[in-house]
Amino acid sequence: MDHEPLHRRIAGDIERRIASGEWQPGFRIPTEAELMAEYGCARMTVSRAITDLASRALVVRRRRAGTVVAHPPVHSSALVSIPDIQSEVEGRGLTYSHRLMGRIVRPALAEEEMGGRVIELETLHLADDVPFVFERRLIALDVAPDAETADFAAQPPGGWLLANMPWTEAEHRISAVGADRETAAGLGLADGAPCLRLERRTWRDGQGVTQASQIFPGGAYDLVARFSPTKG
Amino acid sequence: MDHEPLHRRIAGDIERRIASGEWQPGFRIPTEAELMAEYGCARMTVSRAITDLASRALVVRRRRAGTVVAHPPVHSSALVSIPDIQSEVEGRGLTYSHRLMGRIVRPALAEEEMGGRVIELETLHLADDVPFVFERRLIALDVAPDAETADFAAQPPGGWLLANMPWTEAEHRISAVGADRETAAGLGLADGAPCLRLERRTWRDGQGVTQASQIFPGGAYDLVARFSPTKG
DNA sequence: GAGTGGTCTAGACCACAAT
DNA sequence: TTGTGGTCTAGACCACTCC
Repeated sequence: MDHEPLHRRIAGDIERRIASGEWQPGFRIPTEAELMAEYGCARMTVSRAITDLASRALVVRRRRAGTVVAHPPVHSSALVSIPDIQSEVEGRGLTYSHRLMGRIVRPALAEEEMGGRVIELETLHLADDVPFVFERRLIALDVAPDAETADFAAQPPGGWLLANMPWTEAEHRISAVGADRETAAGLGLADGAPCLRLERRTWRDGQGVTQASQIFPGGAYDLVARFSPTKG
Repeated sequence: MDHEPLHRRIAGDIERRIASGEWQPGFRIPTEAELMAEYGCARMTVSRAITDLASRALVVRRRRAGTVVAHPPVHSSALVSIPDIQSEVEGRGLTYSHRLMGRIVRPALAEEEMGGRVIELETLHLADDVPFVFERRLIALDVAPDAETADFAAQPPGGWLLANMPWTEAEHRISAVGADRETAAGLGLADGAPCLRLERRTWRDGQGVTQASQIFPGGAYDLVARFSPTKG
């Protein structure tokens, strides 16, 4: 039953000793030559295992000095799953629908950094006809001129952009806000009810494509991050 | 000036064609044999380049079917910086302090999955003496018996755990809540004010070590995620 | 100078999946 | 069946950096 590649076994062995605390941060792990001898394999195989660990920042390699166990990150980071609303709703076995609540075309403000003209859209996303997310979105018409004639009542802006304007960079901000009047009305909440706000900006080759602010009722949604150093 | 390794150059060339849109999602990129010929190098060099792209989920490799450009992350994920409070405060040039507001030792509830006994701590974190975060935390005494005698008035529980109980797995949940009475009092907010709640659970070798619920005033904090597929 | 990792070669055999 | 990636070998030379 030994189908595990040798380089994974080597990486796993080292990882386990780090996770168990046997090899503390700063500890110098065996050299590649020593590991070759220990496992009876070629140097590339050892090197591949250590390259994998280094790419996950578990170890730091330095010529001449050898490879040492990395110090744990002060600001630890974690992989957070940022949901695509439609997939999320359908993944829960519910029916997705949406309503376009507002649409205007206007000059972009300088601080928006979206070029000359933008289209501003307000969309309500529903799960089984229950309001779920209220979204305000800007799309830069300089970058995505087709957005001006796209039918966002038929296809939600997020889906349209995914199909027509793949991004190369994105930034997400997550914060808590009280629902403003319009949002509260759309989502059927009391004014000021706690909501999770997910702001997303994307760029394509350095040019701003879109900015979206998505508001979830606080009780309705969780963002989950799971991080395991042993699994990358 | 050409000190760039060949495998990076190959990976970079492919990456650029993906980022530019020249190679769309689903496009089958040249086989390893074709890339060997194109770059006049050994197969391992090509393979290393593609392995790197695959590890960043830019492409998907399948035997026989070849390597294709990955579909954009529908459930895109992003590296979110999960703050260590003390570092965060000090990083802003402010003075960090904390107050232990509550401490009890009690049997764990079954649904807490924390073994037999836990210590429950309430800590207020301050920046320049202004309340910043209210934290409720459980620590499993089966796993971390020393926590029962540790002086959490001197060292905040997060720092103590970092030094004494490195974790191997962690899960974060982010949600929005209205401040309850105790939290509102601690943070100097109105009852029900929108707050960002960061819940963190960690495990060590499969055993629950700690659970923390950290409440930030909604206006005081943002979690920022920046993601660039071209930079990993 | 010498020890360490960084890269690369020119093969080889195997595993898997599409046909 | 066969084309593709997955892994591995046994070397080689180079680059960096600590001594």
